[in-house]
Amino acid sequence: MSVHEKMNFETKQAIKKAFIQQVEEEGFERVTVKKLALTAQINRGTFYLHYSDKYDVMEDLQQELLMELERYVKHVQPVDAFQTMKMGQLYQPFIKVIACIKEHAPAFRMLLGEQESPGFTQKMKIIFGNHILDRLSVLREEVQDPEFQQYLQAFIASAILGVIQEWLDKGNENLTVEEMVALHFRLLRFLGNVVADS
Amino acid sequence: MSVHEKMNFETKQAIKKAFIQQVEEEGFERVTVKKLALTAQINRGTFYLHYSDKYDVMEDLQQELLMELERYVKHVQPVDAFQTMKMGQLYQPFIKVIACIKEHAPAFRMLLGEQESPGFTQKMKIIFGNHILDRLSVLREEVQDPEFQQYLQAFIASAILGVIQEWLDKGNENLTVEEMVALHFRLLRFLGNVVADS
DNA sequence: CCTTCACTGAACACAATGTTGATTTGATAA
DNA sequence: TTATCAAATCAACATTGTGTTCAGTGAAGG
Repeated sequence: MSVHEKMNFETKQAIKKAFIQQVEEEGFERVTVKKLALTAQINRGTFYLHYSDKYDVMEDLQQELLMELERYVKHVQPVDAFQTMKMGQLYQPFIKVIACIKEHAPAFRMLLGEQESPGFTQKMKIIFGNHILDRLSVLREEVQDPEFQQYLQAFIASAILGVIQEWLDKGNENLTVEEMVALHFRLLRFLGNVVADS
Repeated sequence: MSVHEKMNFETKQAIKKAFIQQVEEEGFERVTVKKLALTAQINRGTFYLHYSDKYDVMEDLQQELLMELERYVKHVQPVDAFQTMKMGQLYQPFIKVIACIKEHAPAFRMLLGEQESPGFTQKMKIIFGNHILDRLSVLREEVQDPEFQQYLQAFIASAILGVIQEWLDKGNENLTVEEMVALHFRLLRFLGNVVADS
């Protein structure tokens, strides 16, 4: 029984791998089930035993990544992060978030990069926004305004994601995971200084 | 020299309108030339007298919007903006940028929203990044580092765009153009304070 | 009145889709 | 060993969208 499940699993993995490859090469739009079956070296009919269509593959991949990412984002506490960074140290929970993205760099690059998948960026923003900013709201009364909080979440989450996208687009070998974490705080500090001075 | 040099302007407009509508409803992927011709109330063959395929329509729309947007973004000078806002006034050039987006809200919502067009977000970030941050680099030596500047551009441009996306997603009737401009500076100030205090 | 030209309508070959039914493969368990 | 059964194969099918072609229509204006 377990072997049957494993064969099943490997075929699905082959389809996903072929999918990532094809989206990177030609964009989601130009992916066809026919080509997927060809590169995954399976029969076209077999594809339909695993997925209903290419959207189904996309959703499967997104779920997989978002669930794992959320596991790490959960442990980020902005207040602790600021304090840790002020002492010149790297904040471990955030390191794990960036490391998770680096580990799955090809998939994240596909979903966030030039051939981005509609909606995935939004989903990532929501994860970042919900977890990181729920805790920041304790800090200041201004965030109690739900509308302001909503825009603040969009603001911060987009900024962080923008830096990650830039990192992935550049091939993500330019900066190590630790340098990326340091960069985020350097950017925040820089912005804080500019605002304070002007 | 094509037989059909002068073509009806209104037909192209009808195609674009149908295109925006269909992307909003079903996403770019599910747009078909057949359905476009149907909703634009033209013959399917007529479509091909104007555009080569649906990608062609998309590019036309993007060009149109990006060119107009850039006209306004050009005049934004961050140093002036900060000073104007410190005096409790609204910075006019930025108002014009937001007003431009509001004017073409359906199109921008289509290209930036849930069914976002791959690549359009990046193009907007580049416009924001190039124009707004070229001038900020005079302010501080830290920005002289080209790598830091690149990430700073991604950081700020993504943040601004994130707020605009949120605004559009909510139906963009919640806040007026002026309130949006004020919100951006409120967000910046808030972030500056949090960073300074921690 | 007749030309021009954007658009129509119908037909074409082609490609991908999603489904079906009959068949092969290979690991497991009696 | 052999029967079993899930997984994958193969071929065929109707359907839908594509991009192109070409003869024809009707309104504007020279």
